[in-house]
Amino acid sequence: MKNNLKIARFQVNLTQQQLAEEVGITRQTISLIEKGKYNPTLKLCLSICYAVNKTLDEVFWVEREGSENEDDAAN
Amino acid sequence: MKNNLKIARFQVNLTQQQLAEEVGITRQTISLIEKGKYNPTLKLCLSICYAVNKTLDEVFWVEREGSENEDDAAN
DNA sequence: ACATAATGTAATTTATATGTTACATAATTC
DNA sequence: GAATTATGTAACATATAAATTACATTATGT
Repeated sequence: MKNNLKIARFQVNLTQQQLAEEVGITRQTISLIEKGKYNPTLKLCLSICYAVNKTLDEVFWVEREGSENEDDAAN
Repeated sequence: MKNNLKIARFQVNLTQQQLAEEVGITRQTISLIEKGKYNPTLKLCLSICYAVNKTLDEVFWVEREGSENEDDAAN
């Protein structure tokens, strides 16, 4: 469950604590999401996106893993 | 919790049942998500996106409600 | 070295997403 | 108008997101 939250958070210059307060959740939840340790709800993802001024795709999109052919790395 | 899942599902010509099977969840969950009755997890959103061949933004993005000034509609 | 701030993480609890079973309605199709 | 298919929903059970509390580690600053 990789994501770009940490980078996005740095770009708006917020600590985990500050972001958590803006979003209305705890710092621990932010930490766990950044570490990819779990699986936030859509509503939370959206709240986070608003706080870091990015879209869902920018922060949380990941290509499907199981499938083989992507268009960036290998070829 | 509005979204475009129903439209996206029609575009790939799947029933709720078929989509649910592809994603590995129940038809009821698809139904509830389409009706905006709740708040799926990110992993489920991604699985759905893969199944309907769209991105998170295309299916699940909604502008923040509470705030007024965006940069598309008003001015 | 000692504060302090920022972060990682674990245990326990609570809220809620999701599964299961079941029944209802609307639209097809016979 | 009786099957069948697609969908909406409700009650209850289970899995897990998220809160809470707590403690550890890693900067950063003095």
